[in-house]
Amino acid sequence: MKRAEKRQHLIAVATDLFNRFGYRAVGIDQVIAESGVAKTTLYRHFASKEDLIVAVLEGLDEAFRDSMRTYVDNSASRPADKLIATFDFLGDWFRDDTFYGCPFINAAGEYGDRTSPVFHAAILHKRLMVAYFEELARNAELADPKQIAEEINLLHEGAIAVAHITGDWGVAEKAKQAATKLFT
Amino acid sequence: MKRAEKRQHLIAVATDLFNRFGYRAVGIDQVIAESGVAKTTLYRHFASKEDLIVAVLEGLDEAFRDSMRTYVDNSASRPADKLIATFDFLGDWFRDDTFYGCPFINAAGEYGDRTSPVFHAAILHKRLMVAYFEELARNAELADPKQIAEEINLLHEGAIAVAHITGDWGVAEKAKQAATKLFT
DNA sequence: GTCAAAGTAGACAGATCGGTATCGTTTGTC
DNA sequence: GACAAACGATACCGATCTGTCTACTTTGAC
Repeated sequence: MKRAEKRQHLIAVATDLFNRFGYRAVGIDQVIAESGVAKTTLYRHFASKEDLIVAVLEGLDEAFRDSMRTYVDNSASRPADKLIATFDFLGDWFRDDTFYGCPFINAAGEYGDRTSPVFHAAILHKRLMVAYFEELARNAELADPKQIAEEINLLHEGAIAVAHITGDWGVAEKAKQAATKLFT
Repeated sequence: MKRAEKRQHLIAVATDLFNRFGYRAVGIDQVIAESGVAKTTLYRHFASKEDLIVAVLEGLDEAFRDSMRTYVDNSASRPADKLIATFDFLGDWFRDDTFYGCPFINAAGEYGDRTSPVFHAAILHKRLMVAYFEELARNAELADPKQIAEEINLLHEGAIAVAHITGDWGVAEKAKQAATKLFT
């Protein structure tokens, strides 16, 4: 395994553990035990645990937005439909057994200091999500794309929270219905 | 201070610390230092840290629902307006400097095991919130009060998450507008 | 005023935390 | 094939964690 692969492997293992059990609940020792890597190696790749968490969040942000984009592009062609298709992506995510709520919300809850790099990674992700919704609304040539993006985002965040707590994955479809009522 | 007051004091101090810094991040030693109580005393009132957390969440649940109820009753008389007034309550909450996101979402994020008493307290709170919304919708004699309650709840949860991450307290008003578009 | 219940103070246990140091071994690159 | 960089294994550091124990003092109810 090359250096870059080892780094990616560490991030993958840490991502799984952090999501399942929480960021503070999982220790560095657990991460290295699960990934079969020496502690020295981990600290050669990441300066600190916080650094590792930020890398995990950055990786999640990229992966999440990428896969949502390809999902949406493959399941709808008309711009207005793409906006609605984002809720189907949510439904798939909820039903995936790696869903333990939004990793960014959870991270922000644990590292409540708004100046922390962890919190900042969460802020950035959410901002990019709204920007994506706005891009879709703009392509659909809807009036006031900014407002629509924010309302879509509200329903997304609500659906994620409700799905996490109640375990009712069908909330994605309910949010989708609410969205259609708002924009069509 | 009588025994019951001491217990309430401990819960109040723990509530503040847990919300500000996170549940795992705050140690028992911090709670007793801040509350000026001996460790023995804390453990006479609560069997474990988890027990204390559950007591904190139960207290928050009751306080939150009570104050929302009185706020709503005082700021609107027509049943349909009460449903909308819940978003004004959210706005007040966001602007309060004790707002660090939803304590129940945060707790569920840290204690991800769905069988944990902590997670269960979060589930219960969210269920009671939806029940309250449904009661309001029923009083307003709206069609399908259950669905309306769920949609209101989606917007609430979304607004809480967005407010927490972005710090944009105005999201309460945006959620309110979206709600009026949905039901009027 | 008595007396049990509840409080204080703090040492202590055993585990775990994030992070560093040492040192011998493996690996990718030129 | 040489050589530096990376890795593995592990001991170790000081701090902190939840929770217990002992011994003494305060307090509230009758």
